[in-house]
Formats: sequence, C-alpha cells, structure tokens
Amino acid sequence: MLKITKKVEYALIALKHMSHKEGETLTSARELCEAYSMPFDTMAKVLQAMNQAGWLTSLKGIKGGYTLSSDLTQISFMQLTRAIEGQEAADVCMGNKGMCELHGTCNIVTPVTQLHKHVTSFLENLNIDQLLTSGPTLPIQAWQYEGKSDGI
Amino acid sequence: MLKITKKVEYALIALKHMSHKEGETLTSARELCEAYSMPFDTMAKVLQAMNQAGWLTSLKGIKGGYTLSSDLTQISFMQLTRAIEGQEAADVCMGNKGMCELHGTCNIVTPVTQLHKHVTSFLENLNIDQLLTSGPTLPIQAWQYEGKSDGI
DNA sequence: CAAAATAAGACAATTAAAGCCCTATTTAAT
DNA sequence: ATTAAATAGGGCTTTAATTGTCTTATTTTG
Repeated sequence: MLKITKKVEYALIALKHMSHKEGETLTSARELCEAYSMPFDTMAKVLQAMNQAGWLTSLKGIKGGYTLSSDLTQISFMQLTRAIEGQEAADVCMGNKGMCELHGTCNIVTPVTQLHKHVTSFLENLNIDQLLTSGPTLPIQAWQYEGKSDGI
Repeated sequence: MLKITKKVEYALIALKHMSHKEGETLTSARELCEAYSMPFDTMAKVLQAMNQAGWLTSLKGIKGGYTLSSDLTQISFMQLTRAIEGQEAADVCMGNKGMCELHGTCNIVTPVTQLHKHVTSFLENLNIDQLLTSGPTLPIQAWQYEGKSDGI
C-alpha cells in the first residue's frame, strides 16, 4: 500500500548501519553493499543523494567514505523519500504523476487528494530515529475535510 | 506515497457515481466510461471485481447493468483495494512482493513492516463513505513497536 | 434474431523502477 | 610518479508491474 522503493530501503539500511558506528568511523558504499548484498552502483547513488541533502559528510579518495552528520530525529520519512526519489515522485499517488488526465470529469479528485495529504503529513512527522528504533509515536490524525464534493 | 492504482480510482469513481443514483436505476460500464472518459474494458473488469466481492448486483443482457447493493460505510478502503488488486498487491510495500530477497541481511525489515502495517490498519478502518463524503474521521493510531531491532 | 449488456481469458503496450556501464576526480600508500 | 580504492555523476538497458486492448462466450430484451 505504501510505496517504499528499493532506493529508500537502501537508504534506511545505510542510515541504520551508520548510526550504529562509533563517531569517526567512515562507511563506504562497498562496505554497505557487501554487508547487505545490495547492488553497488545503486547504493552509491543513494549515498550521494543523502550527501547532497546534507545528512552525510563524504570523504573522497582511497580510505574515503561517508559519516553521518545529522541527528536521525531531524530527518523525516518524507524528507528522506523526497531527497531520494524527488519531490514529484514522493508527493503523488502512484500512476498519477502530476495531474491525472481525467481531471475535469473525475468525481473523486478531492477525496483522494485529501487522503493522500493526510497520510503524507503523518510521514512528514515521522522521523527516521522513531522509525528505526522506537517506532512512530505520533498518531495519524483524524481528517474531516468537509467535502465540497466534486462533480456528480 | 500512497499507491492508489487507476483501477482503484475507477472503482471509487464508479461507487460514487452509483451512490448518487436513485434506488433501482442500473448503471452500465458504458455509461460510466463515457461519463468519465475511462477505457471500457478496464472499467468493466473493475465492476466485475466489485460484483464478485458482493458489493454490486449485476444484471446481464441488454438493459443490464449494475446496482449498488452495499452500504458504502461497510466497505473499507483496504477491502476495496484487495478486491481489485488482490491480497498480495494490497498488503505489501511496492517492490517487495512477498518477501524481499535481502531478508537475512536486511537490518530494517521489522520497522518497515511495522510502518506498513500501521498505515494499512488505518486504511482498514477507513470506509468508502467516509472517504467520499465526510473524509476519514479516525486518526492513524500512534505506534509503539518496542523494537526488537533486527540485526546491526 | 439482433443488439447490447455482463463475464472472462489472453495478450500487447506503456511506464516506472532498478540495475549496470563508463568515465572523471580525489587521495592515501607504495 | 604510479597505483589502488574511494566518491561523483551521466546515460543506457533490463525488468517488472500496470494498464489497456482484443477476442469470445453468454445472457436477455425487443
């Protein structure tokens, strides 16, 4: 139901792995992909994305690698997927990149959009530390969108 | 973020359309696909699935069609997607049909599974009437999974 | 008997995700 | 200096899931 891509999965695996390391130790893409049998190139791209998001510090050259430079409580699940899949992919229901073609005729845009926003805002408030250690502690809020029913 | 397929979208459109009709009126696949510019065959399949789920009554032959035979408050969003996409597709994070290959090595199975179950259970309690008219009134519950962190 | 509907299987097209290849650049060690 | 191993990143291929199409059978009203 929830669209969690492999890349986001790899990101979570990497973050968890790195968060269990002592302060200064570097983690390389190779170390990760060997430890968890993931494809090297894909893992590398994911680490680059997290580096660009500012959550990691990278060191080039032999003996290089990444260190976690952020507190996992400061990264939300939505921020993570946006950093890795891009805004559009993260903010939209599957199959409906941007606006759906039906639009004018569709009688359910509003409710579906609302539902999507509802779940999304829950994930916006769910931080990676919660997710990986204690589990989410925030409820998904009740919604009450007082439709304005569209069409029919 | 939420994986809502076209077929589920079409189902919602159809249910909303039918719920706004007076008691006995039949609705045909053609009527629907013309009204909302959807592909006929796909719409037909969706109606068949809902019929098999027992939510519609079908009448064959010319002058045939479907009537809504259930109360929309009695159908949950998860039931709907299960009826249309199948149990497996509905109950699993994208890309991870059944069990993910990493499994043994993966250090995040538990949290991700829990998150998925959490959102899923919210959708299990969200009924189609709520969704289409008043919006969901139940909160997504807090979760507290007390990890049992897997691996690393 | 014809027309229009449901019923359903099989297949084709489309699209998004995932993986792979290649090249450039950086840096430590020999 | 050269080499080895790391990050950085562009582009392309493969794969898999979804979506849509085609076809045939059956039902039923006029």
